[in-house]
Order: sequence, then C-alpha cells, then structure tokens
Amino acid sequence: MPIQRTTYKDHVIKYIYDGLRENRFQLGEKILESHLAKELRISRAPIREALADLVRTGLLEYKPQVGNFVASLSAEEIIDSYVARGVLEGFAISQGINNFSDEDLARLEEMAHKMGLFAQKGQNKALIDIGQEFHEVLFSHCTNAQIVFFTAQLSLKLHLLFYKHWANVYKPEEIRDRHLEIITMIREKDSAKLEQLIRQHYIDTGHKIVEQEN
Amino acid sequence: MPIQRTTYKDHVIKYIYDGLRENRFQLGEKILESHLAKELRISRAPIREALADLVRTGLLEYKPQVGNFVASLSAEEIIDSYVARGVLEGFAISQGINNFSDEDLARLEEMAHKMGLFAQKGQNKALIDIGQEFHEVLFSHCTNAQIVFFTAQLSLKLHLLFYKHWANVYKPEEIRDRHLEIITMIREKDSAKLEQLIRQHYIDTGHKIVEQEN
DNA sequence: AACCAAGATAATGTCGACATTCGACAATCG
DNA sequence: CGATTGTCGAATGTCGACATTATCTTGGTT
Repeated sequence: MPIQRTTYKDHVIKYIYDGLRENRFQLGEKILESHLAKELRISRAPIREALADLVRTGLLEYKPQVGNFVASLSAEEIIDSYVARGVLEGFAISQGINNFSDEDLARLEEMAHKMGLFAQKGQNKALIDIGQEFHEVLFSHCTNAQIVFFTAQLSLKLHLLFYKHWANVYKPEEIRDRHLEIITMIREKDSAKLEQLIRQHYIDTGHKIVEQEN
Repeated sequence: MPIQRTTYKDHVIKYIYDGLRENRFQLGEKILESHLAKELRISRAPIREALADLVRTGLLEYKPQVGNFVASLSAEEIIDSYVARGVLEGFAISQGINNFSDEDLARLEEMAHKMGLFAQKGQNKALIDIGQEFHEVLFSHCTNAQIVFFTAQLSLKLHLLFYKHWANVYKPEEIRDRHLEIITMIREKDSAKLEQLIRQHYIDTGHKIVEQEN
C-alpha cells in the first residue's frame, strides 16, 4: 500500500476547509494569501495552490487580479447542488441495485436505526459520521469512477451546509424512515423507482436547507 | 460587458489543451515544467498553476513529488465518462423538456440534417462544430448551474476523443437519425423516455469509441 | 550475472523579492 | 456639490534561486 506523500498545499486545504466548517470566515469575505502565509509560517506559493484547488471545488470564488473570496451560495445554487447530487447518487445506487448482499442491507438497516437514535439524543457529530458511512456503503457498488469523483466533489460543498443544518431539517424518526425507505426499495430491486426516490430525497433536503438559511 | 482578464496561466492551459488535441503529446508522457517554461519563455509559476488546473479537469494526472503526466484513459474510464455524461445530459434536457419552442425544434432539426450532410462529405471540423452547437441548444434550457458545470468539465475530456474518432463511429445517416430521434422525443414530451434515450445514446457512443481506440 | 548501496543528476516543492494591477481616497474641474 | 481624474498603498502575478526528493548511474559484493 503506497503511502500518500503530503505537501504544504494539502495542509492548507484542510486548514481552510476546517475554517469554513467552523464558520471562521464570513461568506463572501476576501481571503488574503499573505495573511494565511504569515499565519501558517510558509510562503505564498503553496497557499496559492491550495486556494486554486478550493476554487475548483466551488468553495471559493476567484476574480483574476483581485483575489479569492469565500463562496456565498445562493438559494438557487444550493438547490442546484442538491438536485445534481440526487441525480448522480440516484443513478449510482440504482445502477448497482443487484449487487447489494443481505449483509450490506442488514448493516444499512442497523445504521438507519442508529441515526434515528443519535438524532434523538442530539449527538450531531455521531449522526453525521454514520450518515456518511451509510452513503459510503450505498456507493460501494458503484464502479463508475467519474460519478464517484463528481459526487465526492459535491460532498465537500454540501457537507458544509449539512454540518450547520441537518439536525434541524428532519425530525429523528424522519431521518430514520427516509433511510429505511431506500433500503426497502433496494430490496424490491426496482431501480427506476429507487432512482426517483433518491432524487426526491435530495430535492426535499435541498429545499429544507434553503429554508434554514433564511 | 466585462472584459475577461487573462493571465499567463490561461494561455498555458490553452497551449497544452491544443497540444493534446493535436496529439503532440504521447499518452502517459511526463510533462516537464521546465520544458514548457523554456518553450513559452516564462517562469515555472504560471506553468504549475496551469498544470494543476488541467489535473483538476482530468486531462493530466499528478503524482506528488514526481510530476504531471498526460492522462491515459483506460477503456473503463472512457466508458464511465460517457455514462456520466449521459446521466447528466439526460437529466438536464429532459428536465427542461417543456421549455423548447417550435423555433428551437426547427433549428435543431435543421442542424441534424446538416450534420448528416457534413458527415457524408467528410467535413469533420464542420461536423464537430455543429454537433457542439446542437448540444448547446439542448442545454440552453437547463438552469441547473451545477449540472452545466459538470457537463462542461466532462466535455473537455471527451472532446479529445471525439475529435479523433467521432467521424468513424457512426455512419452519416446514423448521426442524423440519432439526433432526429432526440428531437422527436422532445416533441412527445415524455421526459422519462427522453432521459433513457439520451443515456443509451452516450452508452453506445462510449462503447464505439473504446472499440476505435483498440 | 544479479543485486544492493551510495553518489550524481535532474526534477519538483518552496521561498523571498519584484512587477503589475486593483481599489480607495484625495484633488481637481464643471 | 457631484463627477472625473490622479495618486498611493496593498494585494496578486510572476520571477529566479534554493531545498528537497525521486530517479539514474556507478561501483562493489556475493
């Protein structure tokens, strides 16, 4: 197993991403390369590379000759992102619908129930973690690297919103039931309906998140 | 209308992309920053930024501490990319199915016939250009910025293959008929069937391209 | 002959400084 | 007084050089 060499750039990306997640930046705020350079005691070169990377994923916006800004997602952009995610994930999962083992399904079921419990107890961190694991299992049978890649890119963006709002968006039993519904549909092996269900799930979530933002 | 400021980076990106399209690079070949820097008479800094950008779009591959390489798409990756494109475009177009005017449809029809003619005469450049225009019209009613963005990203990658093979993949009348079929389906306003049709179209094309590559 | 180790070579990663451009404020004019 | 122009500080774009790392070469050992 090859060890992944890390450069300063990677640390900077993580640093900024964590900063965004912890709301240490204002939306639309300008990010000064020299400030970060001084803060992290490194030169501007790796900072610039990290910023360019984050621009690519849509977390920052870039104006030539001006600088990088914290992206402020409009309501439309949020909804668009969720819709896109639903389209991708809907396809990814329904396409691999026949590859889920009983083991997989049992594990998913257990996770769905756990999510309900964690939501009830207000343990948001655990809730998010399991939610992520849940989706990883769902995706584990998607062999389309391109779709996996796009989804991962979207996740970075959407998790920032998730982090703030998810716990308030659905009631605990809703969280559980919505995930159980997906499992049921996998069992029925109706890929067209499953795809529609997942899309609808993300459309709903997108709208609810937007409501929370305002 | 705001003028778009360009930096060296932008020129370098175009330079490399054109190089790829004209097959001036071997697949898998290593791209040396210093060579490009000397060739273009600029320093390595803007070169590095351009390379990083092309890595993000998937045209180059990057190994930390080693360098950047021309991405060599495997058969699976080619197919995955076409499938992904079909999923995105299928959704984008079928979602805006009700917004196509009679004008749009007439224009599309005319283009489909022109494509058949250009293909017959072996005018590949004109064929590709119209093909692109055709898809632009199809996409013009997609308001989902995220999906447009992903599709554009994919296009960069796929056009390189298109450029080499498309004219050999379908017979002229096939090219025409496949596009006419889409128009017919739009007229019928059956978004589910349209979505499937477009997906299938891309799946077929992906497989044919892969055959050509071997 | 095959293999390993140490040095040589050349590329990437990072740095600090300079050049160019932007945005804001001040000065000028109608 | 409002609008335009000129000036200045500060941030980005670019540069050349150095530090670090990967790869190749060479030489020696089994």
